[in-house]
This record gives sequence, C-alpha cells and structure tokens, in this order.
Amino acid sequence: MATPVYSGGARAPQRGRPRDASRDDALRQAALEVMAEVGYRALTMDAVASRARAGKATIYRRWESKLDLVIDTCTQLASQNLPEPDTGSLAGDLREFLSSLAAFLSGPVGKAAQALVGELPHEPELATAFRETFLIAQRDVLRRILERADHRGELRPEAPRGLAVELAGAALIYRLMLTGDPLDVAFVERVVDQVLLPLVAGGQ
Amino acid sequence: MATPVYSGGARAPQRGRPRDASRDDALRQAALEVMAEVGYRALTMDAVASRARAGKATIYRRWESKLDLVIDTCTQLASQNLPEPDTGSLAGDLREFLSSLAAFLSGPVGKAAQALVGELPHEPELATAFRETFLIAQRDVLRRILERADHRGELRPEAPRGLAVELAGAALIYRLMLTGDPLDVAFVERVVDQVLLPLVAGGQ
Amino acid sequence: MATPVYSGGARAPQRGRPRDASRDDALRQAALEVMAEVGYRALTMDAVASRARAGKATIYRRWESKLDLVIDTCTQLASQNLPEPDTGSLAGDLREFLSSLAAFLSGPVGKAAQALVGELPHEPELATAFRETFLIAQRDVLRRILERADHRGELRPEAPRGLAVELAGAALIYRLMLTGDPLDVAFVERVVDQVLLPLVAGGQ
Amino acid sequence: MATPVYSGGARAPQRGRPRDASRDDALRQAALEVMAEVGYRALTMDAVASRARAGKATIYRRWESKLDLVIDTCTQLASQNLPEPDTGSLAGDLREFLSSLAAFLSGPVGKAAQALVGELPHEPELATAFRETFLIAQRDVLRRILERADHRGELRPEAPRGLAVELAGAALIYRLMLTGDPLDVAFVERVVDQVLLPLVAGGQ
DNA sequence: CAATAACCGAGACGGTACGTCAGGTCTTTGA
DNA sequence: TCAAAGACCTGACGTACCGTCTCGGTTATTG
Repeated sequence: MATPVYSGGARAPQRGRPRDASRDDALRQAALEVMAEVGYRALTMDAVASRARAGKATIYRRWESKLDLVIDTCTQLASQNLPEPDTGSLAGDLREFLSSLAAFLSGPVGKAAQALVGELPHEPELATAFRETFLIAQRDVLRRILERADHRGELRPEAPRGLAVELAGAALIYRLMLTGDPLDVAFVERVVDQVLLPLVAGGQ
Repeated sequence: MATPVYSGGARAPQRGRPRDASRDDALRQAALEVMAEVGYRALTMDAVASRARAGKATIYRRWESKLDLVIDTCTQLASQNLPEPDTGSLAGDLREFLSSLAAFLSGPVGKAAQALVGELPHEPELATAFRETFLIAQRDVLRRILERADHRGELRPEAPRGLAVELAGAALIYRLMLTGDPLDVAFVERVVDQVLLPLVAGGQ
Repeated sequence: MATPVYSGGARAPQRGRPRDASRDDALRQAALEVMAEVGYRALTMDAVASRARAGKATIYRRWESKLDLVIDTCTQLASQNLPEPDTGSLAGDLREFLSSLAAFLSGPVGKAAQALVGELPHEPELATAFRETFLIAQRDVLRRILERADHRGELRPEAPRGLAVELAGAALIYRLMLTGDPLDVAFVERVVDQVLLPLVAGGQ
Repeated sequence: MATPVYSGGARAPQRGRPRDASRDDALRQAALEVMAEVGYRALTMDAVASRARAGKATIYRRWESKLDLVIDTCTQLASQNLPEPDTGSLAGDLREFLSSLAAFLSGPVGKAAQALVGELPHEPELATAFRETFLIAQRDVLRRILERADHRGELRPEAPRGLAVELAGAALIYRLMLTGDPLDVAFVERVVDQVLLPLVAGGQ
C-alpha cells in the first residue's frame, strides 16, 4: 500500500477537479507531528485531518488506513535521509554512515518507526513494507560500503559480510528501541572499531 | 505499575473481602492466550475478562490499563524463563543461554514483548518497567556468565564485557523484531563463535 | 430538551452531512416498541439502537439521555392523538374526548407516560416539557369544549371551569396510574354525568 | 415483600446473634434521605448503605431489592401519618383529613411515592403492595368518614360514595404528581365544598 | 464457660448498561 | 470531480451499580 494511490494506474482521461498533490505533504507533515507528540496509539485520523485542515475523506482517498498513512510518512522520510558516504576507507564510511543514521533515528522518525515495530507481528503487509524500505535500504548501503572496501583490498576474503551488516543495524536499533541508551558518536566508534572492523577487516 | 497492586503496603487490619489471588493468574493466562491469538492491538479487555470468566472491574482493580496487564503478564513469564546455565565453559554457557532465550522469545511472549516495544517511547513508566525486567535480567545472567569465565581465566583482561552483553541481546532482538529471520541454533552459534568469543575470549 | 436538536438555531450555512431526519422516526419507533415490550426501567439504549439498526452515538446526537428520548417519543405521539370533538352538546363532547383519551392512555403510551411521572420531581426540565405537552394540550381541548358550551348557553355563569378541567384529568390519571382500575366507558360516563356536568352545567 | 423479613415465620429456636432491629430504622431513614435528595432512579444501595454506615448485605438481609426497601420505607411512613379526624361534621372531617394528607404528601414522602408510581406498570408485586398500603388505607379512612356522616343523616341515600372517595384521592394526587400546583388549604376547600359535598351531601 | 451460629461493616466478585470515542464509510454543499 | 465537514454504524473503552459472596470480627444463645 505504502504510497498515496492516484486514481487507477491506467490512463484515465482525468475527469473533474484534479487531486491537490500539496495535500499529501500537508497530511504527512500533520501525521508526523501528531505521532511525535502523542505516539502511534493515540494518533487519531481526526487529529491528523484537523491539524492539516483537511477532511477525513481526503485522507482515506489517499491512504487506506491509519497504519498505511503512518508507514508512508515514515518510509518517505527514511528514504530521503540515507546518506551514501564515500570517504575512501572502510572505517570512515562506517563511522559516517552509522553516525548520520543514528542522528536521524534519534529524531521523531525513530519514534514513529518504533511504533510501527510493535505492529509488525500481526500485520504482514506492514512488515513487508517496513522491511523493504527501512531495512533493505540501510542494508544495501552497508553492503555497498563493504563492496567498495573489498575492491580496495580492505576485507578478509572470508569476511562474514551479512553478519557484519546485521550487527551494525542491530547495535543501533537495540539501543534506540530497547535500552534507550544514547546513540552517540562514542558508541558508534566502539561498534565500528571493536566489532565491525575486527569482523571483516583484513589481517594485519 | 507492572504488578497487581494489593491495597496499602502498610499493615492495615484487612478490611473487606480480600482479593482472590487466583484471579491474577487466571487473568494473566487469559491475557496471554488472547494476545497469542489476535495480537496486542486487537486484544480487548472484554475478551480477556470473558475468557477468564471475570468482570472487567476485576481486571481494572489490579491493572490500570491494557498495557499494564500485558506488561505484567509478559514480565512475569519472562522472569520465570531465564535459564542460568553453567556448563563449565564460556562458549557452552553462551550457546545454551542464547539458544533457550531465542526459543522462548520465538513464542507468544516474544510477540507480546514486541508489541510493548512499540509503546515504550511514549510511556516512560512502561519503559522503566520493561527495561528492569526484560533487559536487566537478561543482562545480569550474561554478566554472571562472563564473570565465571573470567574466574576460569577465559577472558582477556581488557575484554569489553558491556559491549558483548549488549551485542548478544541486540543480535537476537534485531532478528526477532525487525528482520523476522529465524532465531535458530545456527544463528546463535555464528554470533557466539564469530562475534562474542572473539570479542572477549583470551588470546590463544 | 424534549425534541431532537438540530444544530445551532442561528442561520449557519449548513456544513457537512445533514442529519438524516428519517432516523428520528426510526429511533422513536424503536424506543416505543422496546418500551412496550420491557418497560421503561429495562429499556436500554443498546436495545433501541440495535432495533433501529443505528449506532448509540446517533441517538445521543439527538437526545441527551434515555429519559429525553422517551419523553420526546411520548409527547410526539400524545400530540398526535388528542381528538377535538364537536358533537354539539357539552355532554357529548366530554364523553367523546374523555373516552378516546382514556383509550389512548390505556395503551403503551400510557405506561410510558407513567414512567415519566416518576421522574418529574427530580428533573425540572422534564417536568416542564411534560406539563406543556401532556397536560396543557389536554387542558386546552377541555377548555375549548367548555367555551363552546358556554356560547351555546349550556354553562352556569359562575361555573368553576378550571376545577372541572382539573377533575376530568385527575379522574382519568388516578385510575390509570394509581389504582389500575379500568378506564372504560362506564367510568367516563359516571364522571361526566355525576361530577362534571353538575359542576358546570346550567340550572334546570 | 414490603416489610423486613425476620427469619422463617415458623417457630425456630432462634440460634445465633439476633438481628439488630435498630438497623431497620437507620436504613429506612437513610433511604428516605437519599431518595429525597436524588430521587428513586439515582438512589443506589451503596449510597444508602454508606449513609447508614451499614454493609450492603445488611440491607439485602432485610429487603429483597432497592424497590422493596423503598416501598417499605414509604408505606411505613404513610401508615403512621394517616389521621382519622372526627369533627362531628362531614365537611369538617373531609377538610381535616384531606388537609393533613396534603401536607404530608407535600413532603419527601410524596416525592418518594411519586417515584414508586413510575415503577408500577412493570412491577406487579410493587403495584399490589403500593395499592394495599397507600391507597386502601386512605380510602378506608374516607369510607369511615362517609359512614359516620351517614349515621348522622348527612348523606343522600343514593350517594355515590365510591366515586367520592376516588375523586378525593384523584384531586390530590393529580396536583401532587402531575401539575405540580400547590396542595394548599384553598384547594382542599374548593374540592370539598364544590365537588365532594354536592356529590354526596343530603338535599336541603 | 466454651462452642456455635448468625450477625455486622467492608469490599471483592461476575455481570450489565452506561455514555464516550475512534475507525472507516457515506452524503451533503460549495469550488 | 474534488474538498471540507460532519453524520453514520460498529465496536471497545473505562465507570458505576446490581445483587452475591467472603473476609475479620462481634454478640447472643445453647450445651
């Protein structure tokens, strides 16, 4: 579902008043604000509509449900905030990527994402969408970082890249969502230097 | 909130009919069953009450809200299912503890815990309770495992124990709640052999 | 309260979907049916809503409470069932009016009205509404009957009309609500011939 | 039901602690106060118990239900407040009896009685009890007044005594419960002089 | 005098209905 | 045809009250 549906995908001759695309952003913005203020559970469609000075029908014309609205709002933001650093070294790339990801997740989007996580077990569609946008995107950036490092000869041949990618995400998410400990630079550096690099970096 | 509140802590001369403690268990059991069937979102107090053949007031007398009931149900179970292995070796202890923890989290309690995670950002009391029961308990077992290993001389002097403990939990939780990948024995062994042991185990 | 409230009395430009006026009747009908079946005490809003295939909110949007709904249902019916006989003679008019009023009050509306009477002492608004619809309307018909008789010269000059009007109502209501004795034609005739006519009719 | 039930009517050897009869009055008093304050509908057993500093079980040991408690409270009072005047003349007896009845009914007991009236149609037991205490008792006094007048030769031979008795009650009750007009001396005198005496008193 | 049984206040218990609120749909007027 | 507004049905919410039951404790009568 994810993104707003604009009347049938097919080429319709476009009758009547066209949908105002600027309402999409207004509604997403309102959704993000409400979510940041009261959380997912307490977010109501009426509140979002009222804050965007829109009618509920205008929301439901674009998203199928509250969940659909929220996930689209989050993934939209997430996909626009994934940096792709290229500092020339594995350590540099990892530090930069994880740092900026940590900074981004520490904001309202992180809270919204966490709210979504609670819904995953019983909403398969949401789970799929969430994984494909939030997780796969991060993972792909990390994979490309490792690939470039490999081309530079920085990796051990048998380096467990999948495990490294997984641990990088896990370390951040665990702090973010479970322990609540800060996602600061010191932590990122400890993870990079003591865990990720030893796991994949070449001998020496 | 967490646990059912039994009137004033002080020594009151016991007025009126005392709470029937067996209802606590019946209600927790009902809550767990309903949660396993329909998930946290769709769990209603009426359903729990009806399944336990109880009145809603009986629930609200003990727990302040649906969330409070669920968290108590989960932490109660969690605290009763934390093994404390002592196989004589660090590798053995870690494998056994993480395996049985993974198995436990793969069941209904894991799903319930995940639902709770979604509520943490906007419910500070819940966050505190969750961390003190779910997280600290696990962490303490792991810490004791490392301590015993240290006494046996298995650890490097400067081993980053906190980081090891954190990564062990993170690896499991990340799979459980985010990626949905299976928490099987192979995964546990990879984490133990390639990540945890290299991180802390002594030279040789 | 009495009648369903349709938004602000002032001239608002009518925004949003207008109230479906046909729901009013459906709900009043349902209320009357339920009341006739189980009585006022056992009448629940859920039952009324369900019978009218309506939501409870739809009821509460129009009436403030169960009492308000019932009183409106009754007065609506009452105002539509007050005959205005004109037989050409005082005795004929009284007999006809009181007979048909008695017949009407012997049905479900009478029971409902009785239920309302029990609430009057502690619900001033209800008392006012009840008196203005139930009582004043009956009283006015009787007053007009006496007036026409006066024009025909049937009344004594100093006839205590107010007392006659009051006694006519009292005799019926007392049987209906207190003693439970039947409101039959014989009773009406006794009241008319032995009480009302002697009280007001001319000498001879 | 009506009156508090003291263990089986049969001759039981009375074992255990006997019921504290003073609680009856305390509870009846509390019931009357609560009823006068909030009406029948809003009267709760908890409120009565709490005001009498009694447990609910203590109420239910004596009366079967809220209705039962209230009706007993009222009829108890009613039966103690029915005067039996004997002034030596029909007019005097009627004036005195109706005046004091009017005064009594204008107090809290009148309001309570009115509340009961609303319940009569759907509570046959209550209706029976109410009629046998409230109504029959009044009626009997009036009947005896008429009888004494008859012995004194004050009545016409064919005087419709039943109708007179009925109208006397009806006139009071109608004002009390329906119109809310005051039950003052002037009204009683008008009813006696213009309605009752003409109806039954001897020619001359 | 001890045992016994019913009393007492208090309040938890299973239920039922309350009046409110939110989700998602439908129906107006106006642009 | 779309937008805003808000009525609509559904169903869960948390509270209040009903009438019953269960406590600790009291008070008469019985043995």
